[in-house]
Amino acid sequence: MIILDYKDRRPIYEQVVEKLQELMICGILEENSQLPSVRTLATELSINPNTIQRAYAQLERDGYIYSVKGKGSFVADQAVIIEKKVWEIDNRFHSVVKEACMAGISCEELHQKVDVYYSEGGTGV
Amino acid sequence: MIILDYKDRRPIYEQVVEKLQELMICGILEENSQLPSVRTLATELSINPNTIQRAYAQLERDGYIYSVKGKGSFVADQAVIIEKKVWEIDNRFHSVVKEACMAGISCEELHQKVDVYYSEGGTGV
Amino acid sequence: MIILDYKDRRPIYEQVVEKLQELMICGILEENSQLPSVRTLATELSINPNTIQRAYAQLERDGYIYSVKGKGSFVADQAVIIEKKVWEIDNRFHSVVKEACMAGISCEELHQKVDVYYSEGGTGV
Amino acid sequence: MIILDYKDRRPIYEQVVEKLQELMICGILEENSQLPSVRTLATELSINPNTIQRAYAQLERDGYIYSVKGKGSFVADQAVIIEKKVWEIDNRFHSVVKEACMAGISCEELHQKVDVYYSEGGTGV
DNA sequence: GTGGTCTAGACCACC
DNA sequence: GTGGTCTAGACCACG
Repeated sequence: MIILDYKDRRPIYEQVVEKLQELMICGILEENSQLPSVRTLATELSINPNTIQRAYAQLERDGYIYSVKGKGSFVADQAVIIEKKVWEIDNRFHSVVKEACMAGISCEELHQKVDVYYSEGGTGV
Repeated sequence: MIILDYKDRRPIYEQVVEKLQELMICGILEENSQLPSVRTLATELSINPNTIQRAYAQLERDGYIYSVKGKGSFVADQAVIIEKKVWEIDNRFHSVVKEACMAGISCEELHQKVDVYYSEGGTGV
Repeated sequence: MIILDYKDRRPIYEQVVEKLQELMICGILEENSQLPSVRTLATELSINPNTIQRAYAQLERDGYIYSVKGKGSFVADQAVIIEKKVWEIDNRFHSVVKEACMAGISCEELHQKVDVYYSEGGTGV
Repeated sequence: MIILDYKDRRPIYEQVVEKLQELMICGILEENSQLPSVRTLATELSINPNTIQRAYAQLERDGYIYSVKGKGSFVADQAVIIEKKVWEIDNRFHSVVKEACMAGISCEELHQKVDVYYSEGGTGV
């Protein structure tokens, strides 16, 4: 389900974090369901378990998952997940709109872009 | 004019690049005007000249400035600068709208955000 | 495999870039194969790691290689490499033919030169 | 007659050298005719006389002009000039054809390019 | 004086 | 171990 891009400049653990977040937001990973173990996912992606460990740690730190010692890692409540993601998106949206304003892009143009890009939906990459 | 954030995880030279781009887009640094010399800006920010040199190199590579050995570095034509920035903003806008869509944020909500954030203009950080 | 010419006025890092490009085009460095590490190549050529780092950075910027922190640097897809090189050669070819025309060299002469120089192939310098 | 491009990365004196070479090859500057004095050309182009001095020195070193103390600088015999230019072009042609061969460009393709680019003649930049 | 390159040595993030 | 960033100090080419 997760495909790593070694040509991507970003660190592997960050790619893993992002992919898992997407799966949680889309609902493919349901709330309170168990995530694959660190070692399982590591061998599945043929990468170092340390890398997965780090990804899980960051996800837990950010509230996307919770770990139970001796049992495993589980997806947090979707409400929490969505809330976090929305907050992060809102920040980026704020930032990019502000910069667009400074760069002289008109407000109407942005509204048009919203419609165009939104209609593309989640299609493609 | 430029304030560095050492807590920021991004490299110093990248922060310098970004700040200078902003100053050029806002028109504070006018086209074909001379930038501070590598050494001057380095001492002003209390960092190593090499770091500034790297920032200037990247800005030149990306077409924001042009450097002449023995003379100094100069701001490129603003048309070019704006064009590059608009392209970059459009990319980010596309990406964030797509993710907003996936996260279940409605199109109307985005339109509202555009109006709100746009009206804030270039004020503050 | 790489020999530096210190009498050459061009910077060291540029010579390294050019040599590596040649090795990639000739197929001696195969696509997706790992390049020598920054430190290894630096000690091998008895130059500073920073200089190699700079060469690698430029190669990555131009799409010839991709680097992964903690793993190493790798040769990009050969299709991409060839495409870039062909474009660069075409530019130089255009320029030199134009100048030859201005200098009074006849078109027939150029055709003869093409045959002669082409038949020499990739032999020696 | 000479227009300098400060956005060009090459040093000014090199641009001056190249422009003067062109004027001599095209015959606009006739053989044995006198070149403008260092100071005259410097003020005309509003640059430092040192820069012109350097350009003239290189042209003399390469045999394009000869200087007579107390009289000025003069254009060399056009036969000599053409010969030098042809030699330089031949070198570049050799180099680019060799690289084209290594990059897998076919001999026929090069012949086609010769015809196309040659027919463009000295038009445009 | 300017930008550009190189060296030497250090530290960080990542795997 | 890897690539990437930063510092300190030197030298060169250019104007």
